[in-house]
Amino acid sequence: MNSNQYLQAAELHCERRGCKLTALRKQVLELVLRHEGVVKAYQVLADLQKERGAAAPPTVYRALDFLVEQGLLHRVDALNGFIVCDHFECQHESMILVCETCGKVQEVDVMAALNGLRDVAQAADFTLSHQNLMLTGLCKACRV
Amino acid sequence: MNSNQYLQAAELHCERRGCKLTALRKQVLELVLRHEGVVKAYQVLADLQKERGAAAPPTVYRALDFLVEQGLLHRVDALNGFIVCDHFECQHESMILVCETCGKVQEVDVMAALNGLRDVAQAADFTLSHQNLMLTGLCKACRV
DNA sequence: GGCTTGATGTTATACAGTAACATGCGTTCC
DNA sequence: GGAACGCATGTTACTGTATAACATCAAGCC
Ligand SMILES: [Zn+2]
Ligand SMILES: [Zn+2]
Ligand SMILES: [Zn+2]
Ligand SMILES: [Zn+2]
Repeated sequence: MNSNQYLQAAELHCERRGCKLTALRKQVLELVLRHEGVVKAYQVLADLQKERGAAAPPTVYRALDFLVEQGLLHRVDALNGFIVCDHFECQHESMILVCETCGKVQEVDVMAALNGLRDVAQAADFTLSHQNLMLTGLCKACRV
Repeated sequence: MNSNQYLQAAELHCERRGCKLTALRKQVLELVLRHEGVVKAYQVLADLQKERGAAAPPTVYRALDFLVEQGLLHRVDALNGFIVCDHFECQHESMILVCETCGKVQEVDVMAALNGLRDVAQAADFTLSHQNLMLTGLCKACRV
């Protein structure tokens, strides 16, 4: 799926969810798509300013929040950043793997494997909600 | 284990690891212990200032970093905060459960249950390192 | 037109974290 | 004792992250 296809699918996705992928939101999403891996809000802000002159933090944060809400992006807490989700259509629980060495990020589906954790949480009287985990480790290239 | 016992055990723990729980570090740890659940760096800073007048962010951050390194605290990325670990003696991988409603935090051991995730990661050519997960959900009281 | 609603613009500020350099203070070595 | 070292702490200043609060705008409805 290339960038244009993605944007089109994203637009449809939002409509189906009863909200609009406005021009601004689309532009922000596009800026995020241009990067590999994790992108930071202020990076997006800088890019946006290059394209449309004035722009302040709230503009970017609002758009990013919207995109996360729609499932188009995931927030990566540990890095204060965001990554694109390329399977936003399906309900999914994923594990976001961040390489400690090179910083590369990948997302893998993990619905089933989470059941073990759910059981443990339940045993502690705690009901896990929907999760997108962020875990660190070493990618193939960096493992040696 | 009460606060004093904890501090004493922490001191011993540091010594065994070849470093010192200095007066300052101990004081910071004590301030964190006073709170229930997640504490933020600037909250600790404010508390510290009440007790010893002047104090700047680096003072607190250095102490917190040290305590995390020694395993006495865990950092909670999603909340920019810290929690006390009350079983710092043993090598452990834990799951930190944060209630979405009341904010209460608990830590449960989860070594075994992580194996499922390890397998999935490995299938994606990714080697998970030691984890302390932070997951959200609902605690018993808030579940209704 | 007048009204409502949601998106965006604008300003200012709060919160989080770190770089860089100065100071103090025990330990070691002579 | 005194020089030299290593580490913890103090201090200043700054960068980076995020939000509050209020103003404006545009589309849809009556
Ligand atoms: Zn996803
Ligand atoms: Zn790597
Ligand atoms: Zn722990
Ligand atoms: Zn709760």
